Amino acid sequence: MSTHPPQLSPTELAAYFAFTEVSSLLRHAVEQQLREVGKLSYVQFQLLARLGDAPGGSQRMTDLADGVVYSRSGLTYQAQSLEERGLVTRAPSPEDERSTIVAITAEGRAVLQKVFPGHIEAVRDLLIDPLAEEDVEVLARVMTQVSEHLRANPPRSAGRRKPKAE
Amino acid sequence: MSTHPPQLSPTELAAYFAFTEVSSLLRHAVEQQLREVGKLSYVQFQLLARLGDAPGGSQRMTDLADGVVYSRSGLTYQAQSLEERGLVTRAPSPEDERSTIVAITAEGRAVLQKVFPGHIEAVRDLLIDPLAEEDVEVLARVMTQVSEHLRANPPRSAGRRKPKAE
DNA sequence: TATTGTTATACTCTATAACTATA
DNA sequence: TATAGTTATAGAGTATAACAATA
Repeated sequence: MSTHPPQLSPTELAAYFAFTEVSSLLRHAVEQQLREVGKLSYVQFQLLARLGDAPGGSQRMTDLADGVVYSRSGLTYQAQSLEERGLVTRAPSPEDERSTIVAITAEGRAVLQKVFPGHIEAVRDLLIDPLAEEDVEVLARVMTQVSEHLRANPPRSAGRRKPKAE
Repeated sequence: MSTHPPQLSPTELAAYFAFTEVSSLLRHAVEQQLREVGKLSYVQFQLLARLGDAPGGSQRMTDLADGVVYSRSGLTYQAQSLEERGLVTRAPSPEDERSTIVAITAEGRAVLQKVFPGHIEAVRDLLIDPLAEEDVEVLARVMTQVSEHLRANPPRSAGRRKPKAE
């Protein structure tokens, strides 16, 4: 089905290896910082940050899940955990009683604020500062291009509800 | 301690967001492929691949851990699991009886071979193909620069043995 | 005493399938 | 019947601390 060579060229390999190395170190450092400063997992941070940006500070579960979590029960688990800590609330949507609206609380926003500086510092230290200014622009352009391609051609079954098999 | 602005510029933010989005989708896709085709977690794949490249197909536990796993017990866990499946062997080093030498077996290499084509295809589809040829080169250059910086300034305590506190 | 690795344990996270309730 | 979400459950992975053995 593929018309491509089955191997990666040295340059392609270099791009892949360096990319994964950086992403895994960055991810680990960020997770550590979030855990230490805000007792948040990376997923929880993403959910909170998303709610913080959302109009009204709230979103439906399904919309919230998008791209952050790959199973519905996984989202329920995290949302419950955040709710128990008082960082979000959950309530049935008035418009569609099947839906649950998740909303960030004042404490939730406080935790976000507490966590942001160190988060930004980690990203800066590990990803931004090593690069010349032009290269940050280049990185932004290149990564955006890839991410747009991924949005346009979503990899098979990333978070979709199970297609009815059999 | 930091002389940097506490915020990220729009370009820097764009670079960070796109980078994490791509890395998380790529990681997820790759993990799925490895699991389906070879019943390997990403960490297990990395360990096997490393052994496959190592001279003699073997390495000491400590050297093997480097950058792949962030705790010693985590490596023991994975090595045990690979050993139970017959993909690696473990034996004490003749040179230093404290050390354990991990070696990839023929079955281990077979699993690697089985998994490679789909792995490469995923990387190609999701990371390489969306980019023009020059941009792959650019990505390789930029990511290599970051990764070299990270090697030179290792983030506090990534995998090192706990510094004696107290 | 320092280093290498394992074990015991506890915890977090994830995914699948079955289930409830609403549209 | 399809959709939104939860629950039950089980499994995989991770980290910390205590431990044994070797240098």
